[in-house]
Amino acid sequence: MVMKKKTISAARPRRAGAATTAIPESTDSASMFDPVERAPAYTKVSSAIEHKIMSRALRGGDVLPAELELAQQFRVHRSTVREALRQLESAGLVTRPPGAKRMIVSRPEAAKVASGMRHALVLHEVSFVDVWEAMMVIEPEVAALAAMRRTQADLVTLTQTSEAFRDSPEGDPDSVNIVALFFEQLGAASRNQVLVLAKQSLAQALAPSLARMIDTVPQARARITDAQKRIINAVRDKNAEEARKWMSKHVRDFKRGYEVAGISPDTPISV
Amino acid sequence: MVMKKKTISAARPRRAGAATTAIPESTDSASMFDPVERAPAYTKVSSAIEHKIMSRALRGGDVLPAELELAQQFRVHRSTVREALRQLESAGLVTRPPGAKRMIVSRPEAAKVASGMRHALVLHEVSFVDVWEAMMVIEPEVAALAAMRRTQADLVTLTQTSEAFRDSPEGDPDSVNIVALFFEQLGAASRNQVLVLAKQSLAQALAPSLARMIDTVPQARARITDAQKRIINAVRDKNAEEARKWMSKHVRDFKRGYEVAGISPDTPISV
DNA sequence: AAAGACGGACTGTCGGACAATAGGGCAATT
DNA sequence: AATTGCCCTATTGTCCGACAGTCCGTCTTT
Repeated sequence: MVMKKKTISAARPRRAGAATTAIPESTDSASMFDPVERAPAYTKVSSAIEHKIMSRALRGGDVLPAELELAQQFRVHRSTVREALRQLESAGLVTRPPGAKRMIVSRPEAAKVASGMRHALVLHEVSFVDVWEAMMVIEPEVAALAAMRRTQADLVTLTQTSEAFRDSPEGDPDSVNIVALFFEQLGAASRNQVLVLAKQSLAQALAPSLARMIDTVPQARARITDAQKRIINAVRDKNAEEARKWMSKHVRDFKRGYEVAGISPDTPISV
Repeated sequence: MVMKKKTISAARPRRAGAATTAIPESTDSASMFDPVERAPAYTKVSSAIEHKIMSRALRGGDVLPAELELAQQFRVHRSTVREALRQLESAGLVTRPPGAKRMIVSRPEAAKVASGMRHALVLHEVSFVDVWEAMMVIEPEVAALAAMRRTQADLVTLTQTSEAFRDSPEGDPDSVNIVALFFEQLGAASRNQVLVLAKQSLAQALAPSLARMIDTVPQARARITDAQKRIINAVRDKNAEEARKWMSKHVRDFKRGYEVAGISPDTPISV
């Protein structure tokens, strides 16, 4: 009754490895052989599926075959498929709509990507100035683009958001989110997905410390409201140069705020 | 002999769900209840570990406990832990050094994050102009920063890379990588992690089509070599303004190249 | 001391099992 | 007709248990 495994597993393709004990990095002695390619099955499965998705053979919205069927197709155990699916899931390539059974193919949303970037920034102990510097590079240009391409609808949502911020109560922990939303909407108005993605990461990374800053510096709220208003006006007038200028001031103001709040520019951004 | 599971599983904490049949998205009728929190165990496990990592309770380089031990601590089965680990693995938060047993905590590397972003860009069918536009925003500023902060060592590597490109044979499929490397090194010289991360994504996304462009447009190689040389000179002289200007020209040239190669600016970037 | 042999600790993968749920269909009820 | 109850199947979430492959440190052997 115990032999079931022995025989089968001997015939089954196991690992490809032949393991050079300890894998010395040295390639100094004439390298005759390439390092043997060794990847766990779950990785192979996940990259096979990933490929299908990236090459658009599987398109967003398609439902993935059931785990068992995948397992049969790949000739691996269901657990192995599941591990592969978990990878794809955390990469945002597949998703399960809440309360649904099957996985569907999905495109990684901006928020997803941004959170990956935020992880990286936090763990690399990137300092506040670095993020700020990146904002100084990106935001003014985004504002300029937004000024050129905005629609009437953009203008409306921007205005609403700005007013929501102005009217948000003093210690409201949601204020930061509104500020972030303003930036996000401005990004949307720029009609450039790429910049939106990049911006969002920065906003996410900055949010926690920004919250502290706003709560610490009394005049912060007023200054932000004012800057937003001027930016909106520039965007309304399709005045790119003006939008760029005010956004530049606005971002520069953030740094001033940090200084006033006594937060060192070298503070690593945190969770 | 079959009851072993029944009893145990009844005592074990199962899903928390109570499933509102079909989950209507409507929140229009006065929402009295919050949606019941329903997350699979593997998710809870992975976010528990993720938290420990993000809060730096587990720091980069630490070895994670063995799967079995984790399973015992979380009181779940090893398979469940494994699924959680796969998520963290593809997020780049944990890694297994080739040929090592235990997982170690790691910081997501730039390449990792960039590839996530590339997925997103490709799947959102972002067009070439969008990426190009983002480059137009970022690269010149990076060049300027690099000019201000470069060290002697940066200068050396940049020069080497540029020469490597100049000397790379006509149809060498590696040429693009060298171009990308030049950008990457310039990013490194800017001493800003954040921008490096953003740049790398763009470079990755652009690489495939750039390769085609270089191979199609005869004068491309010469123009790139020339631009690189001028940028290096500006960086050498710590002349930020000049570096910005030439990088701007350089990137603009890419677009011209695409036009000459007959690639439409609206082509979605691809794998 | 170098070269093996040995055993324990882990991972990769598998087979198998069972509970819970989604989704559909069908009948009973209102 | 709309609602509700009930059953059935496909599929996921989780677990148990097992074993081969591999890493690594220790103990022999030469």
